[in-house]
Amino acid sequence: MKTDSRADITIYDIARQLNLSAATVSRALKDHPAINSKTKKKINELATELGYRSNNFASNLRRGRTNTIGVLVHELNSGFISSVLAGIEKVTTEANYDLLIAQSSESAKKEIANANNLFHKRVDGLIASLSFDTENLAHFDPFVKKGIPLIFFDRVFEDSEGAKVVIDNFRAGYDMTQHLINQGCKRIMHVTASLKRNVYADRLRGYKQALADNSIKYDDDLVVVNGLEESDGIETAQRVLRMKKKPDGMFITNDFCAAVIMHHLQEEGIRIPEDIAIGGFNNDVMGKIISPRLTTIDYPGVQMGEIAARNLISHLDGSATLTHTNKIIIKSELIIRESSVRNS
Amino acid sequence: MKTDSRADITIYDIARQLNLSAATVSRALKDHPAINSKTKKKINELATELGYRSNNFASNLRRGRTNTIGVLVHELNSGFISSVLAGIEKVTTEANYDLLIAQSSESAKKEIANANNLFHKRVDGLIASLSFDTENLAHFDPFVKKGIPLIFFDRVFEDSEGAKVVIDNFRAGYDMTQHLINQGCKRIMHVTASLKRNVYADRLRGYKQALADNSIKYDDDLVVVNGLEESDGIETAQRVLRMKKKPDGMFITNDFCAAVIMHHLQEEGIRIPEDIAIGGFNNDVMGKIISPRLTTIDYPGVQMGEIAARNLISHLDGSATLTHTNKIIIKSELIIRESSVRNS
DNA sequence: ATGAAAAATGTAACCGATTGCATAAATTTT
DNA sequence: AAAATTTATGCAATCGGTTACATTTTTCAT
Repeated sequence: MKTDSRADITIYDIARQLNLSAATVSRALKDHPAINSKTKKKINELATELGYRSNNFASNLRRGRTNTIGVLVHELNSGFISSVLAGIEKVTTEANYDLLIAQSSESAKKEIANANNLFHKRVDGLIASLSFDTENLAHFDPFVKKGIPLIFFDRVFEDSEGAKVVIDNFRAGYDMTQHLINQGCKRIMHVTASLKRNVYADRLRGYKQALADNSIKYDDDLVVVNGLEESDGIETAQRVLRMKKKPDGMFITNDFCAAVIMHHLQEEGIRIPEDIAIGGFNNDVMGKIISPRLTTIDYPGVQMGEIAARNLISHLDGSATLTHTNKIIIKSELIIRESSVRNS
Repeated sequence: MKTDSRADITIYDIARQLNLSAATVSRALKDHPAINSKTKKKINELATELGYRSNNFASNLRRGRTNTIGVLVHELNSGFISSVLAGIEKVTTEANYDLLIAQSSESAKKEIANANNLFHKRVDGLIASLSFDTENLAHFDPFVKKGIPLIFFDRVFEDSEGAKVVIDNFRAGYDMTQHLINQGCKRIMHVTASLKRNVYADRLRGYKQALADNSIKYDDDLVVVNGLEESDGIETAQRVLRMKKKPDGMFITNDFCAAVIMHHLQEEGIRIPEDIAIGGFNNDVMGKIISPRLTTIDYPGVQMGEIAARNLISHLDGSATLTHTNKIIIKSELIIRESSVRNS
């Protein structure tokens, strides 16, 4: 197969044609101040004419940096993660960094493999959100040891190295629960996921606190810790249907799962919000196209991504230092829609 | 900031400690047959002990390959694209390729920028799906000229270089339309996006053909070419509400948009499917949690990704040749749910 | 034991950009 | 006009693996 692909142009080719040294060409292409502007112009023109493209490998090899940032997320297919990525991308592109994106699909095993891979790829920094079942951060040790900056967002470990960008999950959980209580709910079910993750643990704490503040007794049977996939939602809905004394409110920490549950309950004749008022989490687009529309917590993904990326880059540039425990809390907001409002 | 990061271990360090040459170490680490297995063992053990990590840049520089495949998609946040990516990832990971993922957000401009970027990153091959408003494939010329294999999936140009992996959109459009006709629909509205894209143009052709085969006169006013975002759906719904003679069926080429439209029509008292039967496209998870559940076309994303990746890799390995126009058609399937079924 | 074949290891030249240091050319100062 | 600066360019080593080719060591048949 002769794909007669013309060999690549290198700075040596340019140097030869202009009777200059490769060093001069290299400097000219990076706009080094020591190079005469006329020379620069000639070089740049010839470079574009010949279709020169810089060889990153040579450059990275020499400089010992990659200008690449690794992003390790638990799932790509989620509106929240997508918006975080958009925020990260915006900032990193401006600063001329590349992204290497990996997803763990909520599996610690894949997360570890991805972390190793990104480490071997020598990313200059890492932005990560933990999977459901990640037990510890040992797989990030190589980064720490090598002084590669680390930023966690959303799903973080409280006492980890690196900076963290989060929302106040306790507060959000509290607010949602209080809102349901305000609607007259007395038996609020809380459906959530792995309490290993701060996001779920904190929301549960908020839920408990709100109950306590309203003198409602906490009932263990009303807390369901499960996955948040479709099948999990169906399971939970069936469980509710089987309950002798049903809840009158449900706080589900994920919009999609909330929608699944709501749909199944409705199919069995339960009225939302009259019989059961429902609140979700994340402000997924889908929340607006189901009936009734879903009350939820809005979660500023783009902003989170931007902040995480900006933080990391300013650290890479040396213009800032990540202090040992550096935590940034972003505002989240309760969005009230029909799924929870009882106009009594 | 003294992050006292121990310098990286290289094959030279290993060679020195074992009194061998770097060449032997290099070969041992890649399991080259000429190296004595005891030597290999010693080398590998010391390598892990020292925490050796191979420097890809040196390797890529020397070999002139990156072992990286570029993926250029129109949108990350879609169930379909996510599943395609999952399929691609599965195959490429097995074959030890890395992925560089870029999204165009349905903008030709970003698509061009991303294509250039991936070219500069020297991906060994490219898998792409076009944005809404891409007019031509000039930005892929550099790849073609350099003999870098190219595979398009889903959104393709009929007469482009490289292989294509698609579904039979004409057939899918035909089937959906025929199904609606079978339900008694006589005035079927077709809501779709940029006809520059094969996927939409072909579905429209299928729609027209089905009408013709059932002696239903084609009416230009019943075809809406618009975006498929939430706002577009709302717009279309309002347009329907204003129509004097409303359609009795709607074929919308995107599940999310279909859900938005359906929701808005329902809010205005229109009964689905009794007044208007609705069919979507893509088999998004959301189709199952709205009421009524959405009839749709299932679109085998994972499989598409796997096939595209497998094709590309077998070409990169030299074990296959991408013929000039190589098209692979994957089966799609009509999934009938309540949004379109009139049990009359 | 001897030479031939096979197996294992080594030598050294790459790949292409970067950069500290040296040198040359142009400009200014005295 | 010579010396001192300033400005522009070149030299050559370096980053760390890879690989064609050469050399050494081992194995085996005669």
